[in-house]
Formats: sequence, structure tokens, C-alpha cells
Amino acid sequence: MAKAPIITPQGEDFPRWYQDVLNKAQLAENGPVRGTMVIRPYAYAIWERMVSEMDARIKAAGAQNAYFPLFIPENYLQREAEHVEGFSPELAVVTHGGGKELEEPVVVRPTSETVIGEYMSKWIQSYRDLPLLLNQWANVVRWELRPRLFLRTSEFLWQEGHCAHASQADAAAYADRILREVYEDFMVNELAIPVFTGRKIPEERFAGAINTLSCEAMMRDGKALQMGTSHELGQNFARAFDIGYQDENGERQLCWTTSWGTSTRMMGGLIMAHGDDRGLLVPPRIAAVQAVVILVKDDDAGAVGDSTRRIGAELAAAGVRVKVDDAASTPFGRRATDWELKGVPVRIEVGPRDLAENLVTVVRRDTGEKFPVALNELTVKVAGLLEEIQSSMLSEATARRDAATVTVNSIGEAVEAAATGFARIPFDLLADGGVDELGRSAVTVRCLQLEDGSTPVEDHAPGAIALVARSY
RNA sequence: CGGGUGAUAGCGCAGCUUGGUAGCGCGCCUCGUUCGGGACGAGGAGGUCGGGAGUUCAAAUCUCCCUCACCCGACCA
Repeated sequence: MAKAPIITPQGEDFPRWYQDVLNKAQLAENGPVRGTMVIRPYAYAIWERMVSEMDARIKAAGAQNAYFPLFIPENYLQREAEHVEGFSPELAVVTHGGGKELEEPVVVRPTSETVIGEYMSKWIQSYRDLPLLLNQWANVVRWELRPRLFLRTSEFLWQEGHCAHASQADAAAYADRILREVYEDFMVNELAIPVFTGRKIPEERFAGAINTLSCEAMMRDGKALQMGTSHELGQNFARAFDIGYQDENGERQLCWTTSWGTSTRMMGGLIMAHGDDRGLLVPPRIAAVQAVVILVKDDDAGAVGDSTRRIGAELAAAGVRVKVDDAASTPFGRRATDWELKGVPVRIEVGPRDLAENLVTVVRRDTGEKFPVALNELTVKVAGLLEEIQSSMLSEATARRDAATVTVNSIGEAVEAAATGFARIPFDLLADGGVDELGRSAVTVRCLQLEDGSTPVEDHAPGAIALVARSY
């Protein structure tokens, strides 16, 4: 059946494809104010899964959740010179409240280092209070000039960790631990998205940080997406907010702070790292709906519909996040297509012909593979299939990324490679304006790694490799 | 914020040059026939033509201002 494609093929126009998926899979749309976003229930359910998995890892890393206010006194931001300089252009500032002009304007948090720093300062007295490991789930506002749903919106949801440590070594170790045990682990094992981790070059650092680490993922158009960052803030904020403690010898010391964040941008990464020409493709572990049981066609007695619902209930009882689609008044093909668009990993088709033989037809969303499964084996088979799809999606994504990542030895080659993917280039070759030269071709340094993939601990580590790409 | 393009039904668009009853496709509702990969027929609902001002007997159409969106350039999770 040669039908017009439901969504724009990726190869034809990737941004258009992204928009189509957002619309057709009912994920998100623009809010009434420029740059704002409405997250629709299906996408929000996936976000809730992300929150739940991330939150568990954050707690396992020792951090505790807390909540700090949305409104921040403007003067807090100004206490850290680089911080205020970095964020000023994108601040939303409240000048009126209660019908009157405020004596001091209040900013809507773009990030919470400053408010949290103020309270850390009060809460930390002794080395016994350290490390203080906090995290909050919140919305933040950064006025964006060119918003894109999920990827760059003026308001977004995120998690921001804020910690105070006794020494620089502890701070560095924790920033790295979060990057690996929380971020990389979550992205690889839950989102099935391989990431390059590494150190940001000074120009790309968080405003006020002495070191920024990041996770960089490759989207299916070969562009990079920064999926998470973890910062060493040195003593910059500790100094500005007087976050200090008395050590074992009774000496007054300044803390070393860190901060780290991941946001709803990960939704954009999920869509663009896995989605194909049939729509979204959600890895089973993060899927809000792992399997849909779809009634193909009922019989006069309604027995097939009853079986469909019973099968759904059995799978749910076995712990599968399942949805029953028994809306037989809508043509089967239409519903099948809709669930594919939404990226549900497993589809279980129940029709009279199947039931006559005590089986159902199971379809994998990732491969399109279709096969019969005996009813009495369904629960076990589905559980196994979900795991298989999860690992297969990760290997597919990894293979795609590695095939599009090349090692080069000149800026010209790097620019060429960045047209379709990532390039690894010795950082030395980018000295003397090389970064700017890349920039003229819209190519940026995503992060620095050492030859063995480990993270450099200084800005000009000998032998550092720059991972460069076009990026979102 | 600069340059370009645009805004007409939920979505995609025509109509504008040459002012004169607001249209098409998809989607939606009803009924019937269908139903194992986006079904078909008949009937129907749905629009202050982005907002405001102006020109005119008359404006979706002409003029001005504003707002918003998309693409391209300077910043970011």
C-alpha cells in the first residue's frame, strides 16, 4: 500500500521530522508565551519515568532532595561576577508584585547556586557537616532567543544538585561520580543512549565554574546534544556566599562546591537518538507504555475483546506497563500506526484467527519483526522481549554513533566529518584560533578526552583529544 | 537582537495581483457497509481570515502599526 508518509522522513528534513513526531505522537506543543512548552500526558509520563530512575540514582549517590524558592533576590546573582555575567542576558526579572513596584527586583531562578549557597552557608558550621549533598527537582527560566521544544525552552524542568565539600579533591571526585554513576549510567542503561563524557573547554564552561564535565550524545542526524553537565565550582560560590567550616584543628576553611543538572532536554535526546521514519521509539525501561494489547477485530459475542482485556490484565499483573486498545470501531491499521508513532516497544495483536489457535501476534517496534506467541507463554516472552529490545536499541545506537565518529588530523577534515557526525581531533591542532575556525563552520568542541577515553583533569592536558561536532 | 519568509477551520493549504456571499484536503461528529497495516459512501459540525488602526458604499484582499511563528547569523541544560 503506497500511502503518503505519515511523518516527514528523517532524511528529507530532520527538523521537520522532529516537529512531526512531537505533533503526531502528542508529545508537546508551544505554550502561549514564546519559548514556553506544554508537555502532553504521554510525554510527561515518560518524563516521570526519567525522574523516578534519576531520583533513585541521585539518592544512591548520597544526595538528599530539598526545595528552594523560585524567586531569587537580584543581588544574589551579582555576588559572583562570572555567574551574573553569564546569566544576565537570559534572566526573567520580576519588577512588580502586589500591584506595586518592588524595591528590589526579583529574578526567576535560572539555576539555584546562589540561593542554595546562601542556605548552605547557614547550615554548614563544622567539617562534620560535610559533605552536604543536596538536589532539587524544579522548573527554571532562561529567556531563550531561539526556542525549540524540549531542546531549548525558556522554562524547563530539571534536577539540580548542589553540594559542598571539604576539599577540592572531594569536590572533583563527586562531580565525576555524578557524571558516571548517575548521568552516564542512566543514559546508557535506561535511555539506551551511549554518551561521550569529557571535560568542557573554558569557553564552554558553566558561568562561575572552574571545570565543567558533560555527557554528549549523538542524534540520528549526526548532531551532538549535551545531555547533562556536572560542575566543579571551585571556591567561587563559597567565597561569594561565605560557605565555610571549622576543620579538625579549629581552623576556618572555605568549602569547595559542585553543581550538576539534567533536564527535559533529555526528552529531545530520547526522541532524536532513537526515533525513525515510523515515529518515536522508546526503550522499554523508560517507556511509560511498554506493550500495547490491541484488539484486531472482535467477534459477534465480544469474546475476542474480552480476551484482549484479560491478556492486558495478566501482563499488568506480571509487572508490564501495558495499555489495552480495544477501540475496534477505529480501523486496525490506523491504531497500529498510532502506537508505532508513539514508539511503544511491543505490540500484541489479538484477533479471532490468533485466538482460534491459542496464540497472539507479537510485533517489535524497533525491528518491525512479527511472530506468533502461544498464549500460555506470553508473559514470559514479553518480559524477555522487552529486555532484548532494550539491549538491541543500545547496541544499534552505539553502532550508529561509532560509525559516524571519525578520527581526523586537520581542521578541514574535522569540519567535513562534522557534516555527518563527530570528529576526534588532537586538541593541540585547535590552538591558535582553531576553535574559532571550527566555529565559522558551526562546529564546536563538545568535550575533551584523553586517548583512552578518560577525562583530563586540567585545561591543557597533554595529548587531549577534542570531540567536535555540530550541536543542538 | 539583525536579515529573509509567513500568519485564512484542530492540522496542511488555496483565495489576495484585479476589493463584492470564505473554500479545498486531512482530521472531527452521525448513519450504513467494512475491518489481520492509515477503509468506503452519504450526511453534518466547525472560521471575529493573527490583533489594532486607516482607505472605501464595500477589505481575507489595499496602507500603516503591533504580535506571533519558521529559516539564516551572535548565547545555552
